[in-house]
Amino acid sequence: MAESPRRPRPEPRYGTRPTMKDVAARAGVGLKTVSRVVNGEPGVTPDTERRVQEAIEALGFRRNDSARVLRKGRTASIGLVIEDLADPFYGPLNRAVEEVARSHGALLINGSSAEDPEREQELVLALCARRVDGLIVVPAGHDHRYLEPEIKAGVATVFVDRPAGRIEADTVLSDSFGGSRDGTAHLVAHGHRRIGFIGDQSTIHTAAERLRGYRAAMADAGLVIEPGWISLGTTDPDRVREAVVTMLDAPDPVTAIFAGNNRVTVTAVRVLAGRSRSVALVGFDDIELADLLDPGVTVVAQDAAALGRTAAERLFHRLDGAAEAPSRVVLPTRLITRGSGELTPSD
Amino acid sequence: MAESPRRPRPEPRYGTRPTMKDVAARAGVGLKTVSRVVNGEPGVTPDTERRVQEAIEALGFRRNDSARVLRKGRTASIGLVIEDLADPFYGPLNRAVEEVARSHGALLINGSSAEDPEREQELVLALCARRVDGLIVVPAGHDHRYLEPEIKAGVATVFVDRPAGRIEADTVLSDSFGGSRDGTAHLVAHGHRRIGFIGDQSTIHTAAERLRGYRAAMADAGLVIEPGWISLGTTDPDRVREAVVTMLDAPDPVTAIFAGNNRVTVTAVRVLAGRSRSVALVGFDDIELADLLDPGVTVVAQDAAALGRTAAERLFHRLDGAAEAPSRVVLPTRLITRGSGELTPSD
DNA sequence: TAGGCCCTGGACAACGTTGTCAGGTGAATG
DNA sequence: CATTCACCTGACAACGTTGTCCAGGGCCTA
Repeated sequence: MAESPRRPRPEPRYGTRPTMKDVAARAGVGLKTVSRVVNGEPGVTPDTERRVQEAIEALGFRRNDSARVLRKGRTASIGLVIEDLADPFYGPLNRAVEEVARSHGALLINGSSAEDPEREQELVLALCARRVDGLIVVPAGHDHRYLEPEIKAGVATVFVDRPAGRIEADTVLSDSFGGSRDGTAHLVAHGHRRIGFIGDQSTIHTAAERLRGYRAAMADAGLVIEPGWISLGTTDPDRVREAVVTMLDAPDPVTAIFAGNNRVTVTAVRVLAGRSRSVALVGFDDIELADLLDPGVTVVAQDAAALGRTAAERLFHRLDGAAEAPSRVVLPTRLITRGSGELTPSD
Repeated sequence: MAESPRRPRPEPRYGTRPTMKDVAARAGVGLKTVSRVVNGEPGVTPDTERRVQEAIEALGFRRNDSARVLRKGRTASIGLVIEDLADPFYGPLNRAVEEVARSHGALLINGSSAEDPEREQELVLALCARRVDGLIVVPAGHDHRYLEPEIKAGVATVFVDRPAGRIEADTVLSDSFGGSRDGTAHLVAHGHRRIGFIGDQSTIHTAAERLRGYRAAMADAGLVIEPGWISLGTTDPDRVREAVVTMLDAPDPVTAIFAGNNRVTVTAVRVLAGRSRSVALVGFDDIELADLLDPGVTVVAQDAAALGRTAAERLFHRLDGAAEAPSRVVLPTRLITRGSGELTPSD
């Protein structure tokens, strides 16, 4: 074990980990033999293996995967960038991605973009610098050309929940347009003619699609959307509350509201609960306990776990070498009727 | 730029990334100069810097952090192991940890233990092999001696939500005992004498603590707990449903139920909603929309985000070199009264 | 004009691992 | 007894980066 003369390595210091070299020295074998034992490669006598195992045990050795990654090129990790880790909608998606990753022996690195395109890019590029094998992104921005060199370099990328901007890539979406159209049509079917739409910021693809679905359903029913019936903006409770109140206090108020996502629905339910006049409501995204409210909240449910699972499977399919053209999968939504959408107009 | 004669590097192949060497060659400068530019180190003429930047741009170079990590020793990443990424309780915790990590320039790698000690260990050790700088763990197991070599080697570790087993380590908890005692006392204060407790598996520390709190409150009130009033087990809805039904259909049924966590509360609410006789309920953990149910669900709320934030701050404090003895922080809980705990016994 | 200093740039080793390849030992065979 | 062969084992280079150290050139001063 000749050491560099300039920097002799004395006792293993606190905070310094033993390496294969240390294990090899202690076991009295070569470096490569340790590597073989650690990786379960064949060609090691049981006796040698035992000696190595003992040395590993005694030193508390654990392979340094950073070095391994450097050597092998693959990191066995994937990155997931979503909007907000704390949003209950993304929990199941996150978990589903993790399960698929786990079944492929990969770890999951994740972060929140907080709906900020710059933060999204920063995060994505940091993940690329870590050389994640693949990326699953819920995009916040609308221009993903910054990813082109990465994708060309071999970073598999799948967009989920919303499509990529100005770039071709695998995408997995829910049918926002169809779901929203069906949800709105449901209100129409129950006699509503004056229906409001409260959604997320119009720059967000799903928000725009849901608005489009609402418009389509209204048009199908031959209804003209009056000014003041559409409100888009952040899902901040104050903003949404004001939007609801404004619609209901108008001289000629709406009799039903379509809520563009789970955050909006929650606030809308809260505002409506404080009002005497009953207003019909259908929300996009299912929410917990929706069935126990009075009336139960009718929703257009999407399957967040299926979104995550499908995206992750697509990703690993790519990592296994699939070289087909980018695909776009659209998962269906499901209307769950619970009462709030079945109220008939009272005026 | 003498290349190894055996492996000449032709055109950069698809799937192969340019390195600093490539950038240096293209810019006509030395390797270290590229490194200096990439890391914003001083000592580079503006003109040289410009040439290097152009080469970086042209080649689509991105620093390989794996190599950097290997050289520097620190990975600027931390690991978070929780029970279930999809559980709404852990969403805010996860997000809070992420925010703190982000403010320290670190990435977050995370995974679910699924309440399986073996899976927890597997995950934790995989993170150690990645050489995460630190770990935040919601433990599933009760023996963490396997972490000793890692901690000795310098992996900062903080346990959150539940304490570590057979090992000294920083810990951040909610006051499960106190919260549960207060919640139960609240039911007693409203006239209840026959109070059931439905909780998670008794091997889980928080579950045991909450049970202890319930027992303490009952004892304080001079009440004897009768057989059948305590039910512990998984939070599987079927299991919980049966537990509730059994308690309520007993010859001498309970008049109030204390639910040990959010999963239990949700199921309990659902069962109670289908019954005519009113039963009081207090749940541990706040749940969304609890205020809108009829009656509103009284809960003992813990601050999941504060748990995560406190743990992460503790972790980075350690990483900054703090060498104090392991600390234990217990965060208070808060009783939020909404009606369901204020029902008085009907019999 | 000579001496010395500062500033820029580059050669080189090292981080810990794995792939390649060659050497060495023992048993089986002619 | 010599030879072949299979099987272990280890030396060495390479992965891409950063820290150390030295060389050379320009500029200021005496």
